[in-house]
Amino acid sequence: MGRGKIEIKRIENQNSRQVTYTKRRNGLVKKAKEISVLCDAKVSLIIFSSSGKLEHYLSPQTTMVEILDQYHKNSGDMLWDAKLESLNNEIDRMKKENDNMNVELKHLNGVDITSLNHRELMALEDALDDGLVNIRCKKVSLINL
Amino acid sequence: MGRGKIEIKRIENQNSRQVTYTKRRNGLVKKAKEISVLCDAKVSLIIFSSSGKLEHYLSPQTTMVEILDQYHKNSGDMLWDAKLESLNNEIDRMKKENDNMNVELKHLNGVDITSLNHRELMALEDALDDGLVNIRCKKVSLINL
DNA sequence: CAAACTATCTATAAGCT
DNA sequence: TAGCTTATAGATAGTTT
Repeated sequence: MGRGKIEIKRIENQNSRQVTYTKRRNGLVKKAKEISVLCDAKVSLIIFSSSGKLEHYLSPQTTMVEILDQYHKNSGDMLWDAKLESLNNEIDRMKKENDNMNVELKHLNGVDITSLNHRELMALEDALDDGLVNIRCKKVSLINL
Repeated sequence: MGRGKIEIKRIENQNSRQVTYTKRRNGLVKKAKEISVLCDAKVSLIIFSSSGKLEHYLSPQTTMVEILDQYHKNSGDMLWDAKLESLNNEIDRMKKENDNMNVELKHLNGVDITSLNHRELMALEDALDDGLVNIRCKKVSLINL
């Protein structure tokens, strides 16, 4: 709609894409408002530009939670389950990371080192030595201030 | 757009409202597709007619969960129920714990200790010394086996 | 009644400032 | 670069079949 017809495919020119985005985003939100008023429809419209900026419209007569509830019921999509699963995965991942660091910390403090072999003990000793050297350097430089 | 201009207010005639709904809903979805393709935007559009029928469109390059995640981050709205909230809290808590351990590990290795004061350095030195003593005991006992 | 039609209104592509 | 302009494409209100 305009001075020329355009093909519906990604606009390569970054600037035109941005300009077109702004215009069409405004148009889309306007239309969403109109159908919501004219036809007494509940509309949720969420748009992220390619640069990640958010724009959204929600019919006044509803809430996001209600829309999602209805959407969930109607579509059969497992939105919440998927979300739960991804959160649980993240927690598991962090727990592992956490545990590993905990073990490392204990070892550095000389705790729970029964299971370590000679080679591992040597590595630990070196690490502690290095740490001590660094700390003592720092202490000396502080004292000399 | 049509044979006459119309005011943007609820269409009282049930039948015209339904007809207009169908036409405009199709138009809206088409526009959503177009901006998604033309401008590389992520769009989620959910529409419920006044009779409760669902229509929705989602950009191919994304998922509902991703859209909601981003929406949640950007809007600050509380979309999620208590369970999700508590999971998010747990993740935050673990992140902090993680960060703290990370800092501690670095300090024990003598890294990033610039900000520490004398007292803290002393404590660190003692910890390292203790660690070393433990390690060396262990080493000796291993050798004597 | 829904699907097609078409006159008219609206959105917007390209240009301009 | 962000607004304004304008010619034209597109959407659609009312009509017809």
